[in-house]
Amino acid sequence: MAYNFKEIEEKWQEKWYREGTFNAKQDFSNKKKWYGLIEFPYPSGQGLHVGHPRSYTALDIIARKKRMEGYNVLYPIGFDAFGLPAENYAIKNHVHPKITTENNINHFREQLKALGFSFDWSREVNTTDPSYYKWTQWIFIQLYKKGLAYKATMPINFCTGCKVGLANEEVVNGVCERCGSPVVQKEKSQWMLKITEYAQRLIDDLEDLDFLDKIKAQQTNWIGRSEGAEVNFKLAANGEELDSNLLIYTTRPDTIFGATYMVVAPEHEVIKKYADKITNLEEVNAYKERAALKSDFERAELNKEKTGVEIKGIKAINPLTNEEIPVWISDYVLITYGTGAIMAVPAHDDRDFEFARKFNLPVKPVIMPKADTECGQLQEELEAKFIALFNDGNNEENDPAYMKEAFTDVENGISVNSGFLNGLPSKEAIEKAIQYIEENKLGERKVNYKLRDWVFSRQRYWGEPIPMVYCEDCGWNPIPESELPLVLPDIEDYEPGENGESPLAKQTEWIKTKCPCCGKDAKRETDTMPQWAGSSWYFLRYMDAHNDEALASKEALEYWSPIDWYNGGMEHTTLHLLYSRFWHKFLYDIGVVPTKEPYQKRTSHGMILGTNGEKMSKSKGNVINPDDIVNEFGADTFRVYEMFMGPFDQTAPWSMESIRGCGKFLDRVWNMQEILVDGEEYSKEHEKMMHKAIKKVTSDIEEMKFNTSVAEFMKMTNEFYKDKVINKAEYKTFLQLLNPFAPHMTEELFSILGESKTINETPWPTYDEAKTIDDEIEIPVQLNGKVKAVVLVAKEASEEEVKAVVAANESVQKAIDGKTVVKEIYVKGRIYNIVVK
RNA sequence: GCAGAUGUGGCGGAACUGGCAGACGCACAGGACUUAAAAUCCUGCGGGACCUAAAUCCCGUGCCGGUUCGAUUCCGGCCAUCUGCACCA
Repeated sequence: MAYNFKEIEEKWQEKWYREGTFNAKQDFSNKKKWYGLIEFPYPSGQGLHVGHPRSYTALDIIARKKRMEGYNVLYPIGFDAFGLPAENYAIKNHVHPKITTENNINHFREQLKALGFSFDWSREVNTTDPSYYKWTQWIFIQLYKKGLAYKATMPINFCTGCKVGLANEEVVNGVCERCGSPVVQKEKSQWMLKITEYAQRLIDDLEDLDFLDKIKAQQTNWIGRSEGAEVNFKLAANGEELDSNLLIYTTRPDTIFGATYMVVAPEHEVIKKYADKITNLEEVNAYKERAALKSDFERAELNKEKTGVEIKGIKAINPLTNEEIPVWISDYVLITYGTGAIMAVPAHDDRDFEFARKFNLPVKPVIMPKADTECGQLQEELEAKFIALFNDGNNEENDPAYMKEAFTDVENGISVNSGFLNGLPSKEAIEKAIQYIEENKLGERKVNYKLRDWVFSRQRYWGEPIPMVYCEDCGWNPIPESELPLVLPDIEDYEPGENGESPLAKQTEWIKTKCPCCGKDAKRETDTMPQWAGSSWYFLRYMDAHNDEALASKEALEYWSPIDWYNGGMEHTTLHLLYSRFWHKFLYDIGVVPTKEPYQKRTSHGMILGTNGEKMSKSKGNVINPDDIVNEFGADTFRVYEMFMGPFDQTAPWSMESIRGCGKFLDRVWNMQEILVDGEEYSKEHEKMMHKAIKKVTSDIEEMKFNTSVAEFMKMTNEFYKDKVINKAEYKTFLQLLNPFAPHMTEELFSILGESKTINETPWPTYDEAKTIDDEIEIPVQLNGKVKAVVLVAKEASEEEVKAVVAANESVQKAIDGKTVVKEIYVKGRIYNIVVK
């Protein structure tokens, strides 16, 4: 018989949320605290996605278990409600984003409650609430005061049709998603945050954190530390030295003798500066314009054919060889990385090599591979041959010295044709080259990061206003903190302003203000903050959600920091996770928070795909609505299924058949009442199974192996049915273990059993290690690695005893009959392998 | 392109630290119950060889090769798929 999930689930949810059963204790008691965090949702119009509950259920299970283990648990929820979709909806339908957002949040809240999550709803936050974003703005002002927020001219995507700035997402194949007009890069003055100042600490401090290795690796790679040197190349025109140098960055200063040309990014200042010296300025400028149409992403695509133009009239001088070499402009060099200029060493860099071949530039090898001594090659011999072959830097394909590809191996290279570097292995040559460069004042050692500063301005309405004022006399200044929050004005026209301005630029009354310094007329900043802003510190607000004196009290911050466990999507690893770590470190530096890192542990969940194995999307028509699932199967089945569907950290396709199976399992759990007998202790025949199960489920939950926990529950259920009996003690333990997964039904059954306490008030079951160990174990017997028999031995049996049992085994005797036993291997308690000939 | 993952039956997946490959579930097939269906319960279920059954044997964890008594697991080289790439969140 199927149980009435609808009635039961509503009953318990009503009780939990009315009584605040799962609200964290306020008293900062001596109880151990545990703070679990999930990424708060963006309340989209489509409602909850089935992907949300995967993460929420996982941490809900852990939170419920932690409560039973005696922790004071904080498991909060809120809404990250600023963002583009609400604004686009407003433009289309003329509904204020505030209204859409409120409606969507109400819908989300109901959906989340219907799933029975043990969230502390008393601490709900909403990033669009002025009492919340007051502190987002406050943090921005502190960043500004410490010189970490600055204005810079950065390119934005600009639609030539709509005349507005676009998000990267709104640019599809180089054209505007809405009108199809070409999108170009347009320069605009924007607020930037100096995350690069924290690059090294963001790498170093990862070490002590319990993040998944792949998350650490992704963050480290994103920050992209590289060591090398900045080197000045002198410039000359018509044989005369120019007054300024071309500064380049290289990670391979040991290859400097092989630099045969230079490349500058299209935006590089040298073009403007020496425009009068450039003899093909028109051609160069035309190239610049073409490059402006491409995004960095398109430019960096290596499979695209390289393009470029030589800047004629200007030459660079290699500081080590004093040779004059040409200067090119090409978009494979990015203005945003390093110095925006490189020395090209085609013989030892794949990109330079490709470029040199295309434009027929000389390739001059200065590194040769280490001799393969195992093959008896002599280094001197190889070197002599190599120098003879490559000395001329020849470029003819029929020349025996013609290189087919760049040699880039830094581990196995030796410098040649490189003056004082000759004979040194690459690593040593790099060091020596840097030394030489520094001693001769040609440049300096330099560490570079791929990480770029954070573009913090958005030309949008639905975001936190940036609390800055511009005065003709005093420049930019923050508004006084006493005036926070700077409330986003109510407007009716959400269309972007002229030339990609924010919609706020049209609010002439709101813009007008007084300069906080001199009191003269001044103008407000009209750009707003990115959505990342509100989500960069929300976890702090949960600790003390209603404080209007500070973002949270010192006491609360001390008690709850750091977050013990943060689960979220892999897609947030490089942006949100890095941004929030950066803000947290800043807040630590100014004494606001007590820990230098916000999250002690970070895990990630896999995505849920549609039944066809593709990403769920409206256009593909494969979206599963959680409401339908809850209505048809109930929240408990939904939760159990999402935990059972596959390994938690991997993507998994949805299956309607499989969820039915989970519903069947819960029915069987419910119907175990029919085979229930009295019993204060586990029965003899089930004792071992109970202890083993407690052990397995306890460790599985900590390791997020929820799928095998559910399998364990199913196995137990099968066992009880097979024996046609379960006693009360066994049922109680079973329900306690299953409670975090299926909280409603297990609570109901617990009360049916006549328990006065609810499960969440009972302690987590414990096990006795001794009772989990089998007295007799099965040992597979292999013949040359293939199983031929299984023997049963006592768990403490010695090798001799096992050997005797194996030798006596009929199948084994048959298998080795007529063969010679070469060797016998016994791994205690695991395997017995006989090697025969 | 760069970065991070993944690859095991018809399907989702399991397998401790290198030790019985396929736990658990779904689907499917057969049976019981039923006037019937649904639900429920029981049994079988990687592929192949032998007429059938039992028994036995062979093959099998993306592909090729290596280390090992023994490899889904370790090493080298490929192939395929997925995710992110800085203004989607």
